[in-house]
Formats: sequence, structure tokens, C-alpha cells
Amino acid sequence: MVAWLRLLRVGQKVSRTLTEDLKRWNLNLAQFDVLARVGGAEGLTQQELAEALLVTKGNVCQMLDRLQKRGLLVRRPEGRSNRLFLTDEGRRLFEEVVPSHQALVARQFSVLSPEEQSQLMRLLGRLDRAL
Amino acid sequence: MVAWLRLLRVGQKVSRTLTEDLKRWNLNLAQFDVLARVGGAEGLTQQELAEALLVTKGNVCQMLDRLQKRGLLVRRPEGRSNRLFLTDEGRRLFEEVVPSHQALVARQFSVLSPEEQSQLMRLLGRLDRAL
DNA sequence: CAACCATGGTTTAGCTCTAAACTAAAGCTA
DNA sequence: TAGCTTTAGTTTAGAGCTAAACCATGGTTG
Repeated sequence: MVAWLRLLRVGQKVSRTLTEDLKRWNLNLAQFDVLARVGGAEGLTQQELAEALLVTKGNVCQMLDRLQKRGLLVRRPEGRSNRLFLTDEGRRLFEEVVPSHQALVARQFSVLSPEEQSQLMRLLGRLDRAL
Repeated sequence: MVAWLRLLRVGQKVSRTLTEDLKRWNLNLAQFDVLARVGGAEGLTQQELAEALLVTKGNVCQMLDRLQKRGLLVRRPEGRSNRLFLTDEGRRLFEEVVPSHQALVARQFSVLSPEEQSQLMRLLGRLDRAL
């Protein structure tokens, strides 16, 4: 119980910091997630994206509308599904944001020693697989 | 980085399960949080509630509108702030939901041994305090 | 006392998200 | 080939959430 509250709390705090930082690029966490995911696995389908992000396809659809309107990515129809690709602008943003974001995450977790971090990872991994 | 993704992922999964379960009482996680908090510290003010939940006061205000309309709690003005109390119905719900919810949380975490759970708690606690 | 300031709450616009209904294109199967 | 069924995506209504503007009241200070 207490573990859960802490987990939630840490999650909220880190999210907040990341969200704040992403404003520099005029992105929020959800948009970043999409950008990062598509950038890292171009050609994936909307369904796959939804599953990867643990989010509904309806949500993905709306998200994409906005990002597409903003010129960061495109849907390429193929059969009855859409494959997703970053535009040049999207890719430029991706290349710029992702490393900076990762660095910030690393900084957030740097209170823990490397061993502790892998401890944490191990425990969370066990939980994740069990759910 | 990976630790962060896992944390997020576990958080999402557990949230989803809890949300699903709370439907039995016609509550969602946010509403539960408010109910649980107010029930556990009656007489607290909206500001305090917002801080406790790491959420904006605007959000709390809207949340309370709904829960109040539903007859689960009341705002009692005092000076320039509102003190929050559960109604009888709210309290009944509280008594019923909270234990069940805690049990579910415990079950979710039960893949980890007690020692591992306190390991996890310790690590998350360190992180939390550092943020 | 009057003007000012701080602070608790409310409102609003705009996003994310979900669930559920809907659309349309494949793919079967009779 | 005509009609079913499945499945990817879209739409819609409704709630959560935030930031920022706004409202009111209580406390301070000249």
C-alpha cells in the first residue's frame, strides 16, 4: 500500500518535471511519447502505437491529428491500416529532444547509485511482468 | 531511463487495475483519492487537499463539485476557506471501499516478497525525498 | 479608516484520456 | 459473387487535468 503511494508520488513528480522541461519544445509528455515511439520504430501502425503506449486507439487517433496538423508526422495508408512516419521536421525535433530528455531522466534518478538503480529496475521488472 | 519507463509502466498497469475495480462503486481513481483523503483527515481545506494530491486547486474545485453533487461530501465555509467533510453516505462508501482497495493493492504487489517490498519502498522513498 | 496585498476558491480554454458507437475496408464462406 | 465477420481507424460525449485569469474576503499598514 505504502509502496504503491510512493510509486505514484514519484511518478507524478518526475512527470511534472519532465512536462515542465518539454515546454521548451512546445511538447507535453503524451506528445513526446508519441514522437519518441514513432521516431524509434518508424512504419508502425496506429494500433501498435496504442498498445505500446498502453492507451486507447481513440486517443492515439486524436493525438495524431494534432501532431500531423503540426507537421511532425504523417500517416501512410497501407491496406486497412496506417503506417506512421516522422516528417523531416519531426525527425529534427526527435533528434534534438530525445537525448536532452534522457539526460534529464538520468539526472532525476541520479540520487540513486547505479547499483540501486538496477535494484529498482529489477523489482519494477518483476512487478511489470507479473501484471 | 529504463528505470523510469518501468516505473511509468507499472504505474499505468496498477492504475488501470484499480480503476477497473473501483467501477464497482462507481468511482474512478481520482475520486477515490479525494474520498480517501478527506475521509482520513476530515476538516482539511481545499488547498491542503490539492497539495496532498499533487494537483491544482482548480482541479480539486471541479472534483468537489461532482462529489458534492453526488452527495458524498460537503464544503463548510470557515473564514475564507472551505473545510471538507464526508456526508453519512460518503462515510459509508469510505468504510466500504478503502479496505477493499487496500487489499487489491496488496495483491498487486504480492509478487514481491515482504523484504523486496520494503526494498522498493526504501528506494522510492529516497527518490521521493530527493525530488 | 481607506487603500493595498495576500490568499483561498472559482472559472475558463484547451489538452489528454476513456468507453462506446460508428465507418469502412478486407477476408471468408456459402 | 453476395453476405458475414473481423479489424483498423474515426467520432463523440464526458471526465480529469493544467495554467491562467478572475473574484472575494481577511489582514496589514499608512
